[in-house]
Amino acid sequence: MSALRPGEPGELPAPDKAVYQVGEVAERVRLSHRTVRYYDDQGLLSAARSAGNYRLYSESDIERMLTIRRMKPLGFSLDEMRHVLGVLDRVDRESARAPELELELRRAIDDVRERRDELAEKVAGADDFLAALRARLP
DNA sequence: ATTCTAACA
DNA sequence: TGTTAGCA
Repeated sequence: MSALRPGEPGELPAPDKAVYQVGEVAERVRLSHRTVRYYDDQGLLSAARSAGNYRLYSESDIERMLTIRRMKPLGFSLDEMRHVLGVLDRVDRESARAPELELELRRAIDDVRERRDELAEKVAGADDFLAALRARLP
């Protein structure tokens, strides 16, 4: 839509070229543009910049944003997200063969599972509450 | 038209 | 997180 999007007309899909502006990314990952910029400023992503200083995101940046979006409802702080993303980066590059890396990955898995269980507890509590409210219906 | 930074009735 | 202002 933007006439200013760099390289829009006819540039072949280089696998991981940064071509998406913040608005398009926000739409695709369903976060506000404000939130995308905020995560960017906090160093959770490494967006490129256009000549006009516009943020430019690649396909892998979008995947990263989606990972962040998954951690968000689990209550990860930005620091915790940064850490997990770092672990995933290393795993994706050198695999989890190194023992300390494997340990980090296992810790992340345990962390997410614990948060998942806490959410499940809340859902169970909500179900109980719903039942109590419905019991008051005439 | 879209994004940028900075700041807060 | 939203929103606004003043630019580029």
